[in-house]
Amino acid sequence: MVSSITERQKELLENLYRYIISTGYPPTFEELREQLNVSSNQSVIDLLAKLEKKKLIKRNESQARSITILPLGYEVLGKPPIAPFLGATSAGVPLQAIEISGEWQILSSQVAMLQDNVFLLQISGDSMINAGIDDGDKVLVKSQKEFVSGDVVLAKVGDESMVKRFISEDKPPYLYLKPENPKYEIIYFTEDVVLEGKVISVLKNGQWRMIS
Amino acid sequence: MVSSITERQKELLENLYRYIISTGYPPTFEELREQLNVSSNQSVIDLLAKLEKKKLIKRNESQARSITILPLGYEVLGKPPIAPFLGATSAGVPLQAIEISGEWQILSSQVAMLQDNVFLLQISGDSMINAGIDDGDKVLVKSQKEFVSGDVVLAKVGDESMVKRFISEDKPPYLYLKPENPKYEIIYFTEDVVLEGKVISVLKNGQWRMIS
DNA sequence: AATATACCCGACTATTTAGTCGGGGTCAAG
DNA sequence: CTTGACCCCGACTAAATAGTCGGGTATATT
Repeated sequence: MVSSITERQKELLENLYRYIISTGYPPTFEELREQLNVSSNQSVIDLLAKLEKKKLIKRNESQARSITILPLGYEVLGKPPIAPFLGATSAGVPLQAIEISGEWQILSSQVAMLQDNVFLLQISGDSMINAGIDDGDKVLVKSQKEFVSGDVVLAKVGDESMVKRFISEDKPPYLYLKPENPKYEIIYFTEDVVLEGKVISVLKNGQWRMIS
Repeated sequence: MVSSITERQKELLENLYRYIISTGYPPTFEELREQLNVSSNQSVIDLLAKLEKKKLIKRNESQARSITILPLGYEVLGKPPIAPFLGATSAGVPLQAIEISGEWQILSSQVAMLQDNVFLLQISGDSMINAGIDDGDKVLVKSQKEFVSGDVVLAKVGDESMVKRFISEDKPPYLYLKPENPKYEIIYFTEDVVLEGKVISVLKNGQWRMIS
């Protein structure tokens, strides 16, 4: 049962979410005050108190920038609770303590949206082995519109999706996609080539590595 | 190329990471000072300055709790950059602006570790339909050891992994797993049953919903 | 011997940030 | 027409937090 929430309270919650997602840490009352376009920080405090009473957020008294969004808050927003969620686990007294054991069973899954613009997918093929991205690795892809030469990108060429290195030069052929494996060929830009996003990070053997 | 980092600097970085992951927001200098067991906050400032020079973290001057870990920092830690990463994108001037278009191509992927104890997997079967978890949905599972009655859990029964509701009562049969679909049967606890983790959230139609 | 680097100390100040007080206006429900 | 919920105002105080200053020690390098 999702608790009722007023328009204004939802506005505040959405502003809070946006701030955290875009900066990596929560805002001050003052910053929220500006975004809500009110002139007193007391107004913000009042609204926050209501969200807290409804268990959508949690504050730590007299600590700067310590507002966190609780699971219920993410539910109202319809957003994944991944980022700050781990910190915001609402306390629950365990009735029972049970040992867990064994290895994780690998189940099948498809590409998944993790945040607004971030996707997780699995690499198939060996066209990027020289960049340390191998068949079966998982990569984190961020959907974006601007790219720099050298970015590893997820590209759609016709109907096919692929991961290549994007190169932009000031002489012909100007723009092309370079596989990091000599056995594959360069793909030049035509109207069939669209860049979907940038590969941010690779998961291999349980370790994440950044893509420069 | 991972920049060289001293033991002490790595200690600081690890403390920073732990704090952010467990609270949802960055620590103050004072809190880091305590964790590093030094008596002057200047010591912390010095170390932070070095991490910042090496582009492992980023600070915002004169803002409380505004330290974020940069991609390079996550690489040194070997941790996924999911949570605070989106906020900590290091600036990069775009050489080229290219429109992206089209829908996301669905590629195949397997279960993936997102954080230390958080996994993403896809549900197969209809045993939880009454709990709003359907075949093909993706769920976020947190590996943990303590559960409360009513939790939706990922359980391993013999060789098989399944998602059920965990029930603990003070009268026989005490402990059992209850499918949220009357067409399946209750599973009583034996030594073959181990609980792997708790289902935190479900992804359905691009929207995340919390599991109570 | 001189220089640099990494790490640290303690007292202090400046600024940011949370919190308090005592109100007001509107709107819908009883 | 009173009550309560919701949202808001402005001036203020208290506390948390970042930042500054002027040092020190040890270790390795030139």
